[in-house]
Amino acid sequence: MLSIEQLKILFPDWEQGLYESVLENAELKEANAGAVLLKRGQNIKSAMLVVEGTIKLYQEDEEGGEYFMYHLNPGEACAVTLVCNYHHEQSQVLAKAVTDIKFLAIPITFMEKWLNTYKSWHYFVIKTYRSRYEELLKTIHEVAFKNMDERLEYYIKKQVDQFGVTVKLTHQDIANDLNTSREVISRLLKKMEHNGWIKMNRNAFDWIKK
Amino acid sequence: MLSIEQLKILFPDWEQGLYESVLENAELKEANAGAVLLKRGQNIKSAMLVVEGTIKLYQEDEEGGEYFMYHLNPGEACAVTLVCNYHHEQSQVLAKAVTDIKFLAIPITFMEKWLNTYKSWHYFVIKTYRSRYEELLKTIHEVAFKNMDERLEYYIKKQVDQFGVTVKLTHQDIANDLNTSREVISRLLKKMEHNGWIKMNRNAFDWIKK
DNA sequence: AGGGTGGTGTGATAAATATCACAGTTTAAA
DNA sequence: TTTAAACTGTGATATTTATCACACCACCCT
Repeated sequence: MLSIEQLKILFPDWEQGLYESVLENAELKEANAGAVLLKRGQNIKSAMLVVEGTIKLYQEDEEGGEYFMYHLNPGEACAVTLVCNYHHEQSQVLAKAVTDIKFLAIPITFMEKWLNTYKSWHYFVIKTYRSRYEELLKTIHEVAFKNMDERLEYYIKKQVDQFGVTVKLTHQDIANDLNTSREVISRLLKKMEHNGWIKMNRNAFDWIKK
Repeated sequence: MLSIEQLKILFPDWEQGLYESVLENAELKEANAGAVLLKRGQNIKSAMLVVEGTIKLYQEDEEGGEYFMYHLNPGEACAVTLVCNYHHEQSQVLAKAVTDIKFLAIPITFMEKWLNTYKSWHYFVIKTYRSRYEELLKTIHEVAFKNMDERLEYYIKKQVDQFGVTVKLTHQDIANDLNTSREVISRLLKKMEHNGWIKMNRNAFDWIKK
């Protein structure tokens, strides 16, 4: 398990009692890069707080399509799993580990309790929803208004923000995340290379622009 | 101003003190159908709680495009205006009155105060974010995975849920809300009519399917 | 070294959507 | 009643994206 000191670094604004309650009731879990942590329609039995590594959140189609929405990093929580009412606890999203990860799994029975007990938990939940809400707005902005070339650029920038200028993804990976086909991505990347925005390698490329 | 009794009907789960604080500090405002209540980039100076009528929330493009996301009805609040931290209070959305409306405008200075004072306000904020978050997920699902014909059907169903089977919108209205062109909507509606899903009139049509 | 696999490049074509042009039709206003 | 404005229908065409087909190349495996 984690120490209180580690928790305090990850979640600096919590109350003392909340740290203790987390240590007491949460389970520290691990998963390997690539693992699916949550699927569309799956029942949510615990909240997920990221401790180590990065998670990618997707909107998932009935027919297997995926659309990447945002990353979750240490100190952040998966908004959908922070259910406050036990009724409709079906996941609307797909969550995948990008790297090897560690996360705290907190049984949802504590959600209601903590909302009543810890102000800092309340704030944490609100902050989480608010920031994820904003990410979703950005995603809608992209997908509702932009063509694939601009969406690809936006996607790469998010990737670069997370992992640096060397993007270690195949064209197929990117195509899956943007719900399009590899050929489209290949051609657009080629165009970016011609424009001097990227330098391509096998299985990866470097973002140069700006 | 409203009476406490009216407030209790609209927001049944609040604490007594919250009702009083709202009556004391909120301003009851009105707007006509079609009025723009909030624009992209606009500074948010007050939270909006719907009292009467219906508001439509849009994602707005820099170049004037719009994409309809969801309706707000009496008893509901605009999530984006429930800012808890005063820093980045720029609106990401466009809000329009669909009907004549009344709403409570609450200066954002009270947000922080009420979060500290009223548990029911805390719950209200979380509930608001949660339900809007889910609406956004549905919107992403439509726009990322569906073709225009399915998106149009989904759009009409939302309209029908709000205002009944007679849809009083021009093709241009719908095209604006779905960020496409009137011709596309006209042709798709024609197809729906052939399929017996709708019965078309001028400036309106009836939803028949199912 | 040879062969398989996965990643990439690219033409050809199809499908979905956007855009332009214009005609017809209903409604509202003069 | 005439006229203008708004709404609708529809062809033609352009653009964007999806799909199919296949060639090539780098790397790993034995």
